[in-house]
Amino acid sequence: MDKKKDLASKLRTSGLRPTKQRIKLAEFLFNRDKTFHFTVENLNKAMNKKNSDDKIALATIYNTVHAFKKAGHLKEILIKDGKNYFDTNTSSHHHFYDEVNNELTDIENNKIELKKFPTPPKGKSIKDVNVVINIDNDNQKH
Amino acid sequence: MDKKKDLASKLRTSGLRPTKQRIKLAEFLFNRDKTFHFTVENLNKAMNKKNSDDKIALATIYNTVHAFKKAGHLKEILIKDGKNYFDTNTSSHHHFYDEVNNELTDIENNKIELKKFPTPPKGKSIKDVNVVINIDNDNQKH
DNA sequence: CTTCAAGTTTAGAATCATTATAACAAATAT
DNA sequence: ATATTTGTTATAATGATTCTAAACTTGAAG
Repeated sequence: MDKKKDLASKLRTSGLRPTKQRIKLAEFLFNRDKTFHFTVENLNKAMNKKNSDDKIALATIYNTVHAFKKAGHLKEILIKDGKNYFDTNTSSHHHFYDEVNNELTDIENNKIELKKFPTPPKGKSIKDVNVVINIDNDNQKH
Repeated sequence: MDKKKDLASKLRTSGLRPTKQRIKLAEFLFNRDKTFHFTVENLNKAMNKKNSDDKIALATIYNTVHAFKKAGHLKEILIKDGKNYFDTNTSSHHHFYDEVNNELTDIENNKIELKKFPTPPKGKSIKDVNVVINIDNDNQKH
């Protein structure tokens, strides 16, 4: 199977030993068509379903997610409610956040353009711009 | 002192009984020139310094901050690192986030304008747009 | 192939932030 | 005033994340 080899070298190039756990997680996260949003809790549930053998320890999931993030394979997204989402789409982009269903959707970078732009404080430069558009069901009272 | 009376009625109009604790917190938070950004931890430290009498229980600080938020006197801001900031500026506005010093700065709403705008998914409408500009020291390597 | 050092995984303990509990106190309405 | 409601408090409980130290893998070197 080539996919596994590819993942192994992807890991190796990032300075991560391709262990069973990392490969399993990488397969789950990166062998997809669409980008994928998840929380550690989600991921843990998905990987450790009832009767699956070779469960992965929660600590390992945390470690691995952080390692993947550090290596640039995942992006961290901070939304309301202190929920920590990760996104397999690491390119610069923005998000809809559906507060009703707690769901994130990507917005491609070119769908949003800033017309005006503030100057950053002295000695500082812009690293990254993050837009979150909070959405609600229609006919919702606020 | 008029200020205290004002605060008391501000609280009352929000459906909040003006208790000692709420008034003390409101004084600290709202009797300021500039807008103020804080975390619950910050606020707790500030209110419960070493030898001050009448300390306020941590639970009360949480309760009060949430009550103030519900009443529209505080805005919650979610930034990197799972840090929960609150902002005494409740008008719609955006933020610089200085990752080096963990500091938030307001950006007035009119300093940022979106040129392009994605259409929200069917059945959904935009509630709120949130821009966070992450800043870094100049000459930082990424 | 074995061996070994360095890097990983693991279960469980520890920590941190936040929320729940339930007894007590203060604030309003009658 | 007194009763009823609401708020405060210390402490316990929860939930998410990180730490720890022991056991296990991996890749490199003989």
